Amino acid sequence: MTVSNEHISKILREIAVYLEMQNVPFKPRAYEKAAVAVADISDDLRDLYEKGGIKAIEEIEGVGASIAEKIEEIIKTGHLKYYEQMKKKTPVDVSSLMSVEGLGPKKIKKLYSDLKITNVEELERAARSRKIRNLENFGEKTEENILKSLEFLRSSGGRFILGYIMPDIRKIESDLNKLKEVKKITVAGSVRRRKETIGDVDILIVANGRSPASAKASAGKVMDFFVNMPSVARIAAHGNTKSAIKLKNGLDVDVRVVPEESYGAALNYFTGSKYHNIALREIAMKKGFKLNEYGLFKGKNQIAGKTEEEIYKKLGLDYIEPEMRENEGEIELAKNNKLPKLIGYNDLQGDLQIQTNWTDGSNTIEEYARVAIKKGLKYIVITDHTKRLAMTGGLDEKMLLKQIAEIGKINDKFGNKNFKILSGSEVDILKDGTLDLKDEVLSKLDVCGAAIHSYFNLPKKEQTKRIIRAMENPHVDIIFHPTGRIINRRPAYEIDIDEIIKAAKRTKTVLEIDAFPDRLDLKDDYVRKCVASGVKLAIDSDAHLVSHMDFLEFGIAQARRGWAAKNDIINTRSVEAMLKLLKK
DNA sequence: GCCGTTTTCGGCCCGACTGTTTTCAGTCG
Repeated sequence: MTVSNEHISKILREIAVYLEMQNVPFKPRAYEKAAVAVADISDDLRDLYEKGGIKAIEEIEGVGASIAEKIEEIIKTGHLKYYEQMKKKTPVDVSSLMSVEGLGPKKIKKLYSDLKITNVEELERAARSRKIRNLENFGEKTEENILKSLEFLRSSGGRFILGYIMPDIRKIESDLNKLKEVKKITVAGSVRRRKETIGDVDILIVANGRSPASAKASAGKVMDFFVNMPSVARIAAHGNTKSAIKLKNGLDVDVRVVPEESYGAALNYFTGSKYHNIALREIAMKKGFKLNEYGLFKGKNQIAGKTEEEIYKKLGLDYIEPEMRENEGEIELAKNNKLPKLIGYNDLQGDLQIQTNWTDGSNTIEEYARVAIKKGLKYIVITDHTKRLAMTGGLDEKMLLKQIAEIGKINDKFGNKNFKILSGSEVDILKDGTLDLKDEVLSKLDVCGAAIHSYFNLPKKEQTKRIIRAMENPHVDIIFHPTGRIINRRPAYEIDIDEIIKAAKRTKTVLEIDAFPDRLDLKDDYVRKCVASGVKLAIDSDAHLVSHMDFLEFGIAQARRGWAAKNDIINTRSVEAMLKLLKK
């Protein structure tokens, strides 16, 4: 059986819930924190343990001697006695019950002790036969909410891919922004941090009004509009400062109306992450301040809160971009004026991966070029699939040469000095790491990308060697979607990312951040590793339709969450400067 | 159980809302 970081994290999280059930103080937070830390690190705990023993485990922030020992036990034996005893005493499916909205440790405990409910199926049966409403502190409404929440869990599976749901979010934001009662509005939460997937949306609003009373009336009107939008399926809360709804597509959206003098504090608070916030509050406390969503306070006096900038400043920190707020070292950097200057959302000059109707894309080379020009890009690279991908109509040597000639003609036809179409390829990496097109043809390309589309299940060593061999080919400039994962559908293939990065550095191969919303490959912590080792990256749309070029935004977000600066990304440069960075 | 510019003991983020109550526990973020 495999012991993954996720598996260990899940056990720690369940222990936290069990301890909470028993009303144990403080320990639940410690386990919860450790669970998050374990899930966040990119190195495999088994490798970490193999190399550095229990000491290496203990070095993880939030993991001390006691939890490290427990992790050791899990790695060595696949079991944890401490956890199994808890499980024996209260044999409930903690993780799935906790995912039911409205249920927490205390209610789960009550459901088990009074009704012997151990899983969601039994929960549903009990709710349907109206047994839950009679429990102390439960009621009719709670029972109804449990059934609704169960239904949602069945239909959606939980999290939404940001790039796909973003248009819906922006629509709500703009509809609200049109109200005359709305003075300021920002979408906060994980959307503002540009996480890959989001669980819900937090919208923050300042209401118009000269007096507190008229502002309150405005707030009421905003809330009334919000809960009555046609896309609303269910109203979960409807107050004057906070309302919450579920949309018909299953997305939860919260709106909070805050006073203007607290806007920055609220924005900071509701942007999170939770652990970034806790760290900020601890800094505030140490300075003798108090930080909450209304401001930074010294005694009863608000000393900051209207803007986020002034809060960070008063805490002795440089301003931290939302995409970095995960409490993964950014606060330390902010303290020492060492934050990186992240790549900006308008910094890309080109798009280096585009599939056209020569293979599995839907638009012509010329159509892509026109849209790219409209978007303000200076160049695109046409990278159709190659012959081994027969299902896409992959190009063979002859066709690729033909396409190169065609691109030349279109460039001539355009005669645009400020825009260039470059020839490229998404050449297929075969099982042994060789490529499916001959070198003499690849040498004629402006930009050569290579990617894996087969044998996803090779052993880690072999898969790593395969990619490294492809990088060693003198014509391969970029590895496209280097880990192959598809969010919510397929895990990454097993590779040794540190070895890949080392080889990329040695061979001067660029690694891609594929911006397609369910790929975002490389993921953020791998981006960070590349940045730290000086490996260059490219942000590409992987477009199969002209509209897919809009996804570049999410690739930039991914780069920012990986702490990448403009300089780390090759296609922030002019076409000449970009080409100069490639191998030839 | 973790952690340290209040350090090896004694602290640990904080407020809104719901649904149950009739003053508050539990959940959420």
